[in-house]
Amino acid sequence: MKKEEKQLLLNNLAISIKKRRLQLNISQEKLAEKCGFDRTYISMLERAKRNPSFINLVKISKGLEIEINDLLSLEN
Amino acid sequence: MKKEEKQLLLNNLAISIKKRRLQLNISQEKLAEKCGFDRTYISMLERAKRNPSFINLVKISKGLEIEINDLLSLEN
DNA sequence: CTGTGACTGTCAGTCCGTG
DNA sequence: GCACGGACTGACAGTCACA
Repeated sequence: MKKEEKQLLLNNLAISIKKRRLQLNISQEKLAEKCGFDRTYISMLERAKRNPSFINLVKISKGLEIEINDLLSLEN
Repeated sequence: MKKEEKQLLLNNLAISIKKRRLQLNISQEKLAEKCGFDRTYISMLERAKRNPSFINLVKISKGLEIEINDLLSLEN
């Protein structure tokens, strides 16, 4: 698996997270608060700068009030 | 989010991975080879000893020839 | 064929700040 | 409200020898 491929996956995830957050009409800070994360971490995720763990993916999806599989299959 | 909750999530993931691997009727070693992982890493995942990253989750699902959201929503 | 513990380097995730 | 940076600690990746 190539580096660009990984980055592409992170990009898609980033877009999905951002898209869903905007649907909820909340700020990164607010989402961070809901998830129990630092605001800068959310920022990094939405810029595809981080590769979150499975557990954190679950936390994010909870904060976004969406099932994790729905989050991952969100059309971009 | 409590520690037991996280462990529960990892347990479910572990079971799903193992179940799917057995469906394919391949060994941990064989799966490891398909994913590009060490066989002991697969072993750890199936024993819920590791909290894999998003990228590694994708790799696993590819090795298991299943969509990641299908893997996560596999009935245990 | 798989379980297990231990290990090292890298990265995740936080906390401080800036424009 | 967000992007972005540096510095820090803990967690994960990836491997090994052994059972």
